[in-house]
This record gives sequence, C-alpha cells and structure tokens, in this order.
Amino acid sequence: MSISIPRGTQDILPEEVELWQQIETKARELCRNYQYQEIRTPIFEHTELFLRGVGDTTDIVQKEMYTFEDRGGRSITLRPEGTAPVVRAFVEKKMFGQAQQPVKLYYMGPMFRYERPQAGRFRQFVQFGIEALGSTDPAIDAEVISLAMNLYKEMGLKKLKLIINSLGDQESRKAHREALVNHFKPRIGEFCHDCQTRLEKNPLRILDCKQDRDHELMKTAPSILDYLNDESKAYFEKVKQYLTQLDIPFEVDAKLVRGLDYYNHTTFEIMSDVEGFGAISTLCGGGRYNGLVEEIGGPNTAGIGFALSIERFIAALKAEGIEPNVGEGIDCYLAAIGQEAKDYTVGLLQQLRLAGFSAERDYLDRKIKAQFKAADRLKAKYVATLGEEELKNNKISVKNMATGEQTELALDAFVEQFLKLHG
RNA sequence: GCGGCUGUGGCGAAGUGGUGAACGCACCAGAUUGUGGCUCUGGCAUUCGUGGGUUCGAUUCCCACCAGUCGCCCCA
Repeated sequence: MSISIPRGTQDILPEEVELWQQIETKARELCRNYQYQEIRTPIFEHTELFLRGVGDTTDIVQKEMYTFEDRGGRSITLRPEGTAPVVRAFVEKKMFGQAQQPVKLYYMGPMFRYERPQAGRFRQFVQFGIEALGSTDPAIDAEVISLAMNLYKEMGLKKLKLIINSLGDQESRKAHREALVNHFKPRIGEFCHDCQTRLEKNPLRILDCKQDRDHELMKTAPSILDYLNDESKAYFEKVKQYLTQLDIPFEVDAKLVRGLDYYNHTTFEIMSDVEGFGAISTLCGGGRYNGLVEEIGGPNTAGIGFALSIERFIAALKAEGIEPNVGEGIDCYLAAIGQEAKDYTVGLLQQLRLAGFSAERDYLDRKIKAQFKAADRLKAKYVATLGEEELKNNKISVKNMATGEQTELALDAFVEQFLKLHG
C-alpha cells in the first residue's frame, strides 16, 4: 500500500454511484416541481463569511473548519455548510432585486468539516439543501419541510421522525435568554465546562448539552415555547397547521436548538427511526434565519432552508433494506475470432453505439469461450459472433442469450437488421 | 480532542513462538482445438499494517506509530 485516501473521505465506486444518481435525480425532479432553482457556489470562501454567517460560538467555526492561507495571504475556508455561501451570492448578485420573488434556490455538493470520522460522519460529505429567501409566510416553512420529507418518502424511506420547534423572533429569544441566564447562573458551577462558557455566549445551547441533561435545573429550565410572544406563537401555530394539512406527522421538541447561531422561529430535524441505525440519526436539519441576509450585508430579508446529507440518506436506505434498481444489461456483445474479425468489430461496435445500442467487445485477446463468459457477466441480451466463416460469407451470427436461439444476419446490413431483431 | 475494538492474498476468513501460512468466494487455464450461466481438474500470499524490542527463532509476545471502525463532544 502506498498512498491512501485521506481520513474521513471516501471513494464512491461505480456500483455505489447508481444509488447516488437516483437520489440526485429525484432531488432535482422534486426541486423542479417545487420551483427551486439550482445555484452553484464555490467550494471555498473567505473565512470571514463563515465567522459571520455561521456564528463564531459554534463548533463548526471553533474547531471544524478547513482554513488555510492562500498564496496571496488571504484566509480561505473550504465551505462547512451551504447556507452562508448561498446568502453571500444572493447579496452579492443582488438577487433580492430580481423579478421572481421569493428567491427559491437549491444546491448539491461537497462540504468539509475537520472532525473525527465515525458512522454517518465524514470530513468531506455531500449536502443537498434548499433556501427560500424573501418570504415570511409560514406556508413556505411547511413547503420547505415537505420537500425534504417527500424526497425521503419517494426514495422509499418509511421510518422517519420529524421534530420541530420554534425559537421565536428576536424579542422572544431575548426574553427567553434572560430567563435562562437567571435560571442557570446561581448554580452554573455544577455544570460542565462547555456549559459555563455557553451561559454567556449562547445559553440556549445549554439545553442541548448531553452531559448535563440529567441535572435538575435542566428539567425545570424555562421552555422557549413559554416565552414566545403572540406573533411568534401565531406563526408557529400556522406552521403546525399547514404540516397537519399536508399529512406530515411531527413532534414538537422545545429542546431542539440546532447548532448554528443564525436560526430563529421554525427549526426542524428529520431523523431516521430505524432500529440499529448508527448513533447519528439526524438525516436533515434546517430552520428559519430571518437575520442572516442582513448580517451578510444585504437588505433585511427573511430566509428558511434545510440541508441533508446524501451519505446519511444512503445509510438510511440501506438500514431500511432498500436496494437501488439494478442496471440493465448491455444490448450487444461483439465476439470475434481471429485478427481479421477483431479488426472488423472496431467499426461495427461504433455503428451499434451510434445507433443507440450499448455495446462492448473483448480487449484482452480472450478466447471465444471467455468472450461469452464476459458477455454473460455484462448481462448482454445478444452476442454477435464474427469469425472466418462469417467474414467469408458476409454473415454474422447473433445469439439471443436468454433463449439460446442463434440466427445469422447479413454482415453489411448488421445494424439495420439487429435493430429489427432487438425490437 | 478523548475512549473501545480491529489490521493475514482482489474479497471474506482460520491459525501457531520453530522446516513449506488452512479454507471459502472471486479470478485465470484446461476438460469442451468457434459459443455463457452447471460440473470436474489445476493455478493463484518469498508473506501475515509500519517501525522497533524480547528471543536461538516471531505472523504469533511487548512497545510505539499509522490506518480502519465504532462511540463521546458536536453535527449533515
């Protein structure tokens, strides 16, 4: 073994690519129906974008970014998530001014986070995500959630769990934040080191702490849902109403906070509910981020979106025993005996392919028997054999591999006659 | 960043401190000198992750490192 693949990355081999493409195709199709358009942003951005966009108290920024200095001395970061880059493009290309509003975008591509790999976690992974910018209608929250749910369902996943929460607007968050600080401050010494830091920076995330989850103050902690002002409460109710209307079951979890700083109002997560799935069961996460566009330097614009990982999608499909459709066999394998015949197949092969058939031949100078074996492995529907006899008589033998039937076609009209035979 | 487990041919997998490292699958060849899927026969690891140590001797014992894997933190 010489050089190996970098830690946390993976080669997706042809066999596996089949499933990837099925998911990608389904996602694009769904986006078309929902009227989300693809946007492609660079794989790296100025580090500053993520510091501002993702939030400098987050784990992503604090310990997971692939950051380096380029030759011009600029600090560059491989994108750890897709929302900040999309918002950057939205602001920079002034999409807030385009005729079609709200602006509904989707992206699909690799993201990078420097983490210790484990089941369902990679250093390079592929996210599919959508963003709807410029609307505060709760119906679009439901639309975003439903797109993700429908993608999973259409690929065959059954065991899904949707969890939603509302963090409320600025005013509600502020009131809740104060209540949290007052609640934890007197006894913060009993909490883990991280929580002590969180108290000042982002007390909301204390609720998310797994280490101190059993502490009595956790159970009595003020719930965000009790601090939503009337407007926020009404908004959340409307989102839930639409989800119900769409027959999408959900669970409300007031502790669902999400790791990124920019969220407000609706947050949600879709988890796999399959027995024996890895420790990481979150398939998709998202939420509303009404202040983010302004933070990045654009006009006050509402936004909501989600991101899901294709790797975890595939893991969930496998956990539920869903197999990709196996590829069809090839139409014709050209077997040849003797150099003259082998030379002749070069042209025939091209004719077949240009006529729309999938066709293959032997390139390892194998014997006829081995060529048939290869054809069988390719699940060839027909094998056309060309030898001295055929060449002499301007014929080519064509065998139907399923029935074993063999017929002869005119060599100089092979493709036309094969077209009829193949149907 | 921390912890558990693992590291033998293309893949799966047994094994022992001491001449030649089971077996299965896959692959290749032949039986069948121009025809696949079945069967039979034969072939296929100067070598047991890397480096060091213990020993007369190590794939097997010890240490370090590396890699994989699962979990913690956190996330997609």
